[in-house]
Amino acid sequence: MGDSRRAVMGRPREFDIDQALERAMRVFWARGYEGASLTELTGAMGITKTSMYAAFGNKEQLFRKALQRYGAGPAAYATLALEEPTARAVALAFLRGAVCTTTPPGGPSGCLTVQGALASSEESRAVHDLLVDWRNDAGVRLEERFRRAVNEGDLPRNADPRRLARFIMTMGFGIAVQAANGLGPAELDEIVDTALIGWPA
Amino acid sequence: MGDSRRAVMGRPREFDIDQALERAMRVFWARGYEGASLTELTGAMGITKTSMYAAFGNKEQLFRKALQRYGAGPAAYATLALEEPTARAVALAFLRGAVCTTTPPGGPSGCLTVQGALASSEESRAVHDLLVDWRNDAGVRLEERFRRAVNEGDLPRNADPRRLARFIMTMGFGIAVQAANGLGPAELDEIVDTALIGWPA
DNA sequence: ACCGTTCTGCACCGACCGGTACTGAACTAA
DNA sequence: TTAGTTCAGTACCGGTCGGTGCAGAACGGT
Repeated sequence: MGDSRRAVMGRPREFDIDQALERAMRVFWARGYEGASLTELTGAMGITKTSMYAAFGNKEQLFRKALQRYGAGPAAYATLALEEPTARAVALAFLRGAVCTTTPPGGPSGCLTVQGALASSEESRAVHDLLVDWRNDAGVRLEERFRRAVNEGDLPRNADPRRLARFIMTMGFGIAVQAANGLGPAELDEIVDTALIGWPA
Repeated sequence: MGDSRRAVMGRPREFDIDQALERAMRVFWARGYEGASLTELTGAMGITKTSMYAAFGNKEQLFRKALQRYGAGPAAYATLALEEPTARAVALAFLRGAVCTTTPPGGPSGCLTVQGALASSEESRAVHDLLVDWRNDAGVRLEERFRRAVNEGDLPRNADPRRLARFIMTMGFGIAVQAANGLGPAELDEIVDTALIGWPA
């Protein structure tokens, strides 16, 4: 599990599993979970359906792996931002990271966790719920960081960490939609600046 | 076209076309364009596929009609808000309206135009683009309203109407995602208040 | 009565969906 | 060499997708 070293026996895999997962992630990113067909996925991965099923299990598990990769890669800003010294710096780093990730020069616009399955048919409810949890978790971690900021005196005593976290998350989601709408990084950064004007001293 | 009076000849339609469209709209709202199958749509509408095709043309045209109805009904707040006397009142009415519409007591959470087709497969690009235009139009109208507010002295001379409009739209989109995430109207209203703290005097 | 028109319901279309059985090929261990 | 194991490619599965052909029912006009 997660061992990049190949098992010793049997015919060796002829494709790079990391690269295949990266490409699958980009297809899910652009198309969403249901919009990404196995044909398009395996086509982008450069492998056959059989190989995909042998390596990843099924479409849903492939998506889960792709989501993991997304969290560790393009969406790592959400975790890294928490390490900024002040609450304001955290908020700014979070939103600037969102802008950066949702407007990659050569990749799909928007956020995988938002486009993935905002609305979905009944069969893929599992994936829908997975993404709801993913997004809510990010909010909770932000809230905890802001609570720490209040305790440290970095935020005013009367500031509401949960409220602030939800506000920043809302802006992050909105940025993802605006990026999908075609706005570029410069315009989105302006929006971020506007949003933080009223940030508590 | 749009005549609610029935044509005089031929067998009369046995269902209420307005009610059928309303129900189709709710299915699209909950499932998105691609996630809503004809089976579920016609099931909710209480008619057969044949009747749907005779009355609306095809799935895409049904969606277009449903989107029209959405704009005139649940999303009318976006237009009504423009009539508020001050820019701040416009922004507040817009966001409160978004909260209200995305958290209806008996209906689907979120915003039809956001969940409809944020990400989509290639075949439904037309619908995707339609929704992008719809969302951008809303932003442009808001921008024009704020520009008027600057001219009227309601907003400071140095305020940037486009930037403010984009900020409000971003909040609106974010609210839609948060509603789909399970947040209720009370929590979303708090977020709106937080967002408007820094609103230019 | 009869015709033209419009709506309904059923059965059906080809295409594509996610997923798999099966045949070999490519490898290690003995 | 042989057996055991794992991967690749083809061809296929049942099911569902959006969409239709067709027969008949329900109407107005004549």
